[in-house]
Amino acid sequence: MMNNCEQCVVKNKAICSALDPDELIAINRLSRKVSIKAGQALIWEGDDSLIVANVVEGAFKLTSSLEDGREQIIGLLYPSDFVGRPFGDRNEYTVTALADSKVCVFSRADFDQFVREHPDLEHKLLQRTLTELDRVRRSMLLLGRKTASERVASFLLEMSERLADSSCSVVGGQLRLFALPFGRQQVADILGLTIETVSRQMTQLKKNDVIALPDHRNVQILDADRLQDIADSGVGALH
Amino acid sequence: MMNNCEQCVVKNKAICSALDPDELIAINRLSRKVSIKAGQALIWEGDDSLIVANVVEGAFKLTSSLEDGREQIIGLLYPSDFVGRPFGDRNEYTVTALADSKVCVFSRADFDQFVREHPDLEHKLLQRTLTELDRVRRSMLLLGRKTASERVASFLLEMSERLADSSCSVVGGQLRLFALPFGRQQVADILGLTIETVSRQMTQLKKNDVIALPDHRNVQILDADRLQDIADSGVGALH
DNA sequence: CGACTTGTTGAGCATCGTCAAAGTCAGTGG
DNA sequence: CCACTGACTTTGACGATGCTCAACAAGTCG
Repeated sequence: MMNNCEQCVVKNKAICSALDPDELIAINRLSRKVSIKAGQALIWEGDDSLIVANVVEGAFKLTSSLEDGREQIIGLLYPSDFVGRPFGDRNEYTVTALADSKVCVFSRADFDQFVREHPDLEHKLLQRTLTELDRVRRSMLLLGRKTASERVASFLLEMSERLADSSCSVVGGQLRLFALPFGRQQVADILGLTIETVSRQMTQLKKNDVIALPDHRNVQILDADRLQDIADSGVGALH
Repeated sequence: MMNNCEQCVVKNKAICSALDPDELIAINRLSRKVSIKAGQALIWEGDDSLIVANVVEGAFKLTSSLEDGREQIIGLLYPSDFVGRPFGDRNEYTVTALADSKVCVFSRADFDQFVREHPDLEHKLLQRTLTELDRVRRSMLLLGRKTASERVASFLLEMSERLADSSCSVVGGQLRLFALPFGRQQVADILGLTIETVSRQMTQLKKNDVIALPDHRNVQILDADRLQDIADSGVGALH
């Protein structure tokens, strides 16, 4: 199925924004729009890298697993994000849809060649990769050195910031009330904890009036400063 | 001090290998060779990104810390590796020399501009960044989900592979006997453990004849298969 | 030979994971 | 409208893993 970049909802945010109209027509010919159902995998850990894509709609998780089923979420992808491993022959992790999603798929060979011919596109890709590397490295500190309460507090702050970008009712770049786009199990897989530990930390934060939990999915930040203190070094300890 | 790329020991491995002689002369004008003593920092977490560099000699660690002193090693840099944050205004982590080192430094502004004018160089930089992203993501699984013995076993295998690249006496891409380039504290900071736990896991592996420890710095792998099993899922449990 | 740095070992304890049970909620069909 | 179902979450009891603190061993350098 042929794609139409002109009408694409992510044309201004995805790496394609580096291209002019002529180039868009050219890359258009290389792309296919594909729908993925929630829970379905787009790429499997260990497979050859045959495709890359842009996320158009929905959300994906990047995961890596151990043989006995332990799973770590290694990254999250939202509309306009880039998926896959260009310029390499192996996918190092699994990509799974968290919701019904649409992606704009390219064969990796086609894409690699097209990128090499369009330096502005390659530059966008480099910028994204550098930013992602910074983000991933920050989470290494969280996974390697933070306690459970520090992890949960950090996570809530990061979510409130990330969701603020795509919203309006913000206070200082943070949302005070927001809906988590994940269940507890996925939060646990992001933070390297168990579902029970995540749950206990959330109720702990609630008991201390740092947050409120209107229901399982929604979070309201009551004391952002305190939450920040807890995220950084666990000061302002809980009872 | 002016540099001379022609004589540079890493000219074939660093990103500069993308450049032809004319271009080398041009980038040469932008660079300074700087010596760094062991323990000295080249870049501080949180500082503005004013410089980038190539490692010419020695080794560096990338770290991120919490206020109370907990530290996580987020990456390691060896000769020919690239240091710093191009196309961004903030350094997200500290870079410290592990040994007396030499780097080839550029002002970030100069470097950014030069890269944009030389797509082959930008391509090399992208490839490096993508490879580093894969490596960092693999370590997220280790930090988030692996037990202490799995972490130590994974680490020993990775070191034996990495050191095999720069050596000769290899068996199937792995070194059987090698010298760790770090002390126990740094191993702990890489693995997100304490020094005591690392020490205990090493003696445990020794008692089970999986490895031998001629002295504190040297490691000999006696049973690579068993070590691999332990690294992956802790099967072949120890006593 | 001390003083110092680095690594090892041990005892006790806190944190977080495991296992099990009960509670909440949305959806379905009578 | 309500009872039933199944998925998800919370809570509790318990235990293991890994951390803290402390002592000791082994080098290393003056």
